[in-house]
Amino acid sequence: MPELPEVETVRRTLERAVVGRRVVAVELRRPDVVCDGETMSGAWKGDSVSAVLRHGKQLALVGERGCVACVHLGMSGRLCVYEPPEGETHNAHPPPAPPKGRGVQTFPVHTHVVWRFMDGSALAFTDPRRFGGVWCFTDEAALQEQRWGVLGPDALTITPGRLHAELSKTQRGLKAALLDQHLVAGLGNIYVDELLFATRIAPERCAAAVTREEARRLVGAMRRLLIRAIEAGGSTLRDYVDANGSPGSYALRHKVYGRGGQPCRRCRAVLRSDLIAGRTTVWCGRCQPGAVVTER
DNA sequence: CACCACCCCTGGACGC
DNA sequence: TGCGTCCAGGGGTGGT
Repeated sequence: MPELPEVETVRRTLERAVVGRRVVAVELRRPDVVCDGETMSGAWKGDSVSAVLRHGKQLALVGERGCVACVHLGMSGRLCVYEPPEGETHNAHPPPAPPKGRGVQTFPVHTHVVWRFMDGSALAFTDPRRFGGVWCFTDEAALQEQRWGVLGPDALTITPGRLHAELSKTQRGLKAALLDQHLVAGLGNIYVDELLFATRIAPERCAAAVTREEARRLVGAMRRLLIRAIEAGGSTLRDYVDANGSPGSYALRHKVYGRGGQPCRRCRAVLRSDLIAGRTTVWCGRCQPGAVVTER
């Protein structure tokens, strides 16, 4: 479920927690979730984390020597920081069940990669469903060229002009277009539904028919929505927690996502729910008039 | 190019 | 209580 606000929340938590820490070892517990893992283990040994970047839903740990580990959380991925077992934990919300004993940290099941730091702390990538993964690059340019460069602009920085230009190129429905990371990076099923409700546009509206004015409204609403969600620490439905193990509270503010069949918070009409672009989609037929779809 | 079904995978919800 | 079934979904692929 991590979309842009959840990933940005993890990035901020991680930035405070691991920048400046020196890596002593990288454990690949499930090498198949890591692309070029052996290279990474070697490259990271002895290096310090200098930055934590984000583009869309993806994160990247950057080392002082330049090597990069790009992490995609997928559906159920987590990046959590674990303090040394004997040390005091200053986290208000310690990560889920980190049993402490005999000076050795243990990690949750489905932990696939562990970065161990010189001070005894560790960063663990845990992902039960394994829709996520880690990709390693020798430098930031390679990350951009091979992975982030093929994505659209980040949803927080895309301009109305660019969004309008991208949408005008495709005859697909607007929901499908906004979910496409090659067009704009960072939106997923939750925030697209919320965004379309906020802007009162039907999910099946033809993307190419979106006007400049509507694109401007979409970008404005997108920023407000994402920024508010980041301020709330993201939306936690089931799996998502930040790098300290804290859940987000934005799910409480969802206007349509997960509310199919319930009354619209704006006009009280029953919210519709149907499969659009292969995703469960919830919208208000009265506030977001448009193409008629068969009800489920 | 667009759209679809299908796959990856696990755990939570729900029915019996 | 316990087991089976369905569902969630980001992203990739391969077929229509």
